[in-house]
Formats: sequence, C-alpha cells, structure tokens
Amino acid sequence: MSFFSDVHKVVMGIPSGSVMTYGQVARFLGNPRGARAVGYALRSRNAPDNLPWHRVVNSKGEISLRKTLQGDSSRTFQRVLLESEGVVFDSYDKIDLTLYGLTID
DNA sequence: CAGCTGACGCCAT
DNA sequence: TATGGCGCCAGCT
Repeated sequence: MSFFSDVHKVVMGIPSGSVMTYGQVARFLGNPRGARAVGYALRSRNAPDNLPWHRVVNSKGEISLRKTLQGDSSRTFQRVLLESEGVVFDSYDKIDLTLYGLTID
C-alpha cells in the first residue's frame, strides 16, 4: 500500500487521550525524514472521516496546520477535540509530549 | 516527464 | 522563547 494508507492506519491507531508527532509516525513507517509526507497524507481528502488527525501534532507538541486559511478556527477546533479526550494544553497552547506522546515500541 | 508544493524537523542566530 | 533557513519524502499539476 502507499505511504498514504499506512499513515492513515497508524493515525487511526492512536488511542484517545494520546497524541503522536509527525516525526514519530514517519519514523514508525520507516521514514524518519518523511514527516512532511505524513502531514500531506492527513491534509489530503483521501483520508477517512474517522481519521483522528487532531491527535497528530508536531515535535513541539503544537497543533500544526496550514499557516493561513481556517488556521485559527481549525486550530481552536483541534484543541477542543483533544481536551475532550483528556489532553491538557499549557499556557503556550502546547501539549506535554512526555505525558501524552506515544512511543514506538 | 519535470517541477512545485506542503498539517514537518532540526540547527543556527 | 522566537525567527529564519535548509533538507527530507510523497503526492499533484
């Protein structure tokens, strides 16, 4: 299957209340430098509706989206979704990956 | 077929 | 902590 499908599978495998970084997913797939490709996979319409893309954040634990466009509104939306799952944001709108970040067993 | 873009990551300033 | 620049892979036009 394509990287695409693999990324979707991994993301959908993220348990509620936990988050994973693009780098972790990319590394899990065998492409430590393929973080960008991971983001591309989530951005694409090809992604299933039940894809919890909001559980995927960047290495800093921040919700990363396109600079412009819905940026602001979507970013807030994601934060709400994660908070609903038990994830707590700090004063910098960042998540403590040491607590919610999954490991690549 | 060739080039560009993009929900990123790390390093330097 | 913030900002800027370069490099990475995969998909799209």
